[in-house]
Amino acid sequence: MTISATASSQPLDELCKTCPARPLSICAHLEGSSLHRLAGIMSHRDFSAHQEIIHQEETSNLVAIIISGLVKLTRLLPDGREQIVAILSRGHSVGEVYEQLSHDSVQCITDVQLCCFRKTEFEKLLQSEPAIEREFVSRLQHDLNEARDWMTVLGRLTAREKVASFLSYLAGNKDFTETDETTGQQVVNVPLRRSEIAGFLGLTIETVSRNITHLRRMGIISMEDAQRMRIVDRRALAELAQADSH
Amino acid sequence: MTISATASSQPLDELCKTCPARPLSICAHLEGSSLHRLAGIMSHRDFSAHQEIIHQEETSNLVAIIISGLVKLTRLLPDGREQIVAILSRGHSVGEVYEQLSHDSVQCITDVQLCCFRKTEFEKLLQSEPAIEREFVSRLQHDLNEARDWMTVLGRLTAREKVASFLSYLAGNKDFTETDETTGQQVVNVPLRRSEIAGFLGLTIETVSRNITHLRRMGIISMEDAQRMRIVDRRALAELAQADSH
DNA sequence: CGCCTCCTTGATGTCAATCAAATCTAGTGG
DNA sequence: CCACTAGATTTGATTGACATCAAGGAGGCG
Repeated sequence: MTISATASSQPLDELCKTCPARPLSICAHLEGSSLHRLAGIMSHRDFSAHQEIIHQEETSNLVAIIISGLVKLTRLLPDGREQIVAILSRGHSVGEVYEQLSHDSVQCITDVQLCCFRKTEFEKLLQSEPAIEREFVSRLQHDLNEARDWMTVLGRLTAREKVASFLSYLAGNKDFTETDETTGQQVVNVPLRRSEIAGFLGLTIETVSRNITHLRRMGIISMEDAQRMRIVDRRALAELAQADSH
Repeated sequence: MTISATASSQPLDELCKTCPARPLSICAHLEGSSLHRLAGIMSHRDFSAHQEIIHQEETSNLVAIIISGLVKLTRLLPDGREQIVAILSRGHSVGEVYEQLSHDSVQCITDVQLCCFRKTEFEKLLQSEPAIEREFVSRLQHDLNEARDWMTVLGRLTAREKVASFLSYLAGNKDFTETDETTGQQVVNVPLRRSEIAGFLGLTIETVSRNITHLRRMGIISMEDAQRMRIVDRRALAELAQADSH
């Protein structure tokens, strides 16, 4: 693990009580002595965009919750091909419990702030705090379902449908969207590069770009700039995305 | 949930103690009163090949452990396209805890015997038996990693590499392999149809068939019959599969 | 201004899907 | 036992979607 980060050692329950990620995290419903205990073993750390938090196949003692920013999990094949297997945002946790080696590398897409735990202490916490433990299982289950959703996208959708699915997915997360008051349309702020979108969708940069253009020409989206896309026809987008659940 | 199954109500600890799936299951290290409690709330059920256990998007009260046989989890898109997102064998569990609706349909590939629990009882069990709970989290983590492995296969490998990966995966599970004593070669017993292999690898039947033929012509495998493949060149297969971990 | 990185667009090639048909297999009934 | 059938697998011909190769534009920064 290679880290150059700022450690702010202010072990105050206040940090937790005002934490912007708390309502979305496993600690959401924690109170009193349990919260105090949690606050006692966590520490905040800052990372900058494109920094690597954990390297694939290396041992890691870190479990963390994302307070702010975006993180990607990538798998590198022996010959250099790469697949992004998850994109994690505020409230999600990072690091594999009960595992020594990391199966993927964990990298920052944007600047990131983490709430960090030592893996062994986090595991002890799970054992002794049923509320956290239950929440953690529930989230693992959710992540597993999401991974399988993306398996379906990767295995069965066309390039255009993949891109539509990805936009639809971002549009469903309030961290990425603003609503235009005059038109009621959503504007999605895409914090990923084209190469990262391609890496996630199992495509090339060019194919992603071309299909964004297609969606634009079809009148489904319009672009404020390369990173900001206005969703003009939400229904058509959802249909292309083969989305039932979002 | 549509079930026509045999319920054998013999709530003896003996059933657990002699269970062929136990060494591979979350109950492996359970003893005494804990095992007795488990035995008290489980019941065995038999299903036949191609029977559906749980239907996608329907509510299910079932959590179960596979005692014998093979089960597939599939996701059906609104327009009928289908992706198999997991293949589960002896010792694996089926059914989503802390979720009402099933995200996928659960179907039998072969005849299957299950050790069944009512979801609510299973959840109570998790809460009160730390050993099971920990084992369950560990397995969820593992399944999540496996799903992400397959995301990488689906997103980045060619058809030939996908087929090689799949064979390599089966070869790594003793439930599917016999070893030819005279040559030391593994013979993989593929219990899936071509359509199921295709459904798992994001390919068509024809492409799967063609690439099995390719592997045969390359001298990497040879076929006893359509379901039984002899691995002639293990190293070449692993290389094609881009396998690091198996 | 010039360089660099990212994104877009165009031309061409390749791999896998599709369409179509033959072969193989297991099961059924005469 | 063999003819017949239905389903599964293999093989062939063609099409089409995405990758690859290549060039051009747009924004940011020294």
